[in-house]
Amino acid sequence: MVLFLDLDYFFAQVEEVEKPEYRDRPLVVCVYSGRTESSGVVSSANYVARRYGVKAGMPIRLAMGKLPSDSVYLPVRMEHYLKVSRDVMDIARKYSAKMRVESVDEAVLDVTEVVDGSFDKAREHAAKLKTEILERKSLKCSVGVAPNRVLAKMAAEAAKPDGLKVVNPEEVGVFLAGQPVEALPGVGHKTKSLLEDLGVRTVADLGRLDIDVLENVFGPKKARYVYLASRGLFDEPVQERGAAKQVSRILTLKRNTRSLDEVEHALAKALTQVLNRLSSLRMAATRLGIIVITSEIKTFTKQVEIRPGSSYDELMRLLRSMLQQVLSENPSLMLRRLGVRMSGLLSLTGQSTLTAWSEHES
DNA sequence: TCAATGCACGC
DNA sequence: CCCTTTTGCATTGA
Repeated sequence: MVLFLDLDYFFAQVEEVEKPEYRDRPLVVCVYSGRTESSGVVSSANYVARRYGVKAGMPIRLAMGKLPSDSVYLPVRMEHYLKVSRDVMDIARKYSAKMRVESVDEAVLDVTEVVDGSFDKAREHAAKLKTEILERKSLKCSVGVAPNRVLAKMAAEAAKPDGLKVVNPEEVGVFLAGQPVEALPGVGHKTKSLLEDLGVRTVADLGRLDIDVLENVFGPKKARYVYLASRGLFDEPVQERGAAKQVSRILTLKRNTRSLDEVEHALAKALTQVLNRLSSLRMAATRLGIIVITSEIKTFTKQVEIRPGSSYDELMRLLRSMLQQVLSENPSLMLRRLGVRMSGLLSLTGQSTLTAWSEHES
């Protein structure tokens, strides 16, 4: 049995809690790209802003067009939200030792043993968790309880905002049947559209499809997933998140360009940030990659094998070379955003010196 | 086995 | 379309 915890409109709610005077006004937390005064996207919006049709992922300028003039626009304070998130996760951890932090605002807990397999006890357990988060951090959240992770996430979604929904085994069929396919975790825009081509709009429609049909369209893994999930049967144990496998940073350029000189600074900045992150994780990388996003929002990537511990100058040299390649292979592309990724990460364990360290794959 | 791409997902 | 950012997983093609 799984309990899924989802903090409501998290970033915007954190801002509301700290600035109560904003609480009844439309509030949006924005990722400013720095291109122009108001370019960027909405990261999180409170429910007042949502009533005007504003939601996460929307360009800030579009949101500004929809919202009244007394609305509040705040820049993301990621480090701060991470701190608040850690506090909440520490509370949640007391409700089951089997827990996985899914993201900054989500966690999954296997509560089977804690509640003795009883869905009634699980409801009380979840209610206590909600109360404790509200009392200690003044934050509202939504919680779903169900026989597996997929159903629990959907239950939490259905409970929003500030809700608690238990879907016990007898209710699974009814709970799933009426939902649109995109309510299934893992079904986004593309998958929804492909399913529509198959005449599938609801989870119930999906539940009538043969797995062979799904395999032809989606490949074996995803086919198996949607096949089982649509029947409420996709189940996997709740496992703690492992060590990071990659670290990346992407920056938006002031203006589109093809000039290496003009983007050198951005590349250096992204690399420095990635290296700092790696260092704080006490990890090293065996691959270095560049991420190019064009004026047409198309993405190109390149990567090369590196010696872990390569110098900054060496890494910059490789990045320039990869960028040069992308540009020459695509003579007409204009750079809009530029990023650096390091992967094939190794945990640096023990006391390392410049010349000798011990490491193992993570 | 690796490089590149695509999809999803969070806010 | 006015368009951020980060990570993980899967697929595909060499």
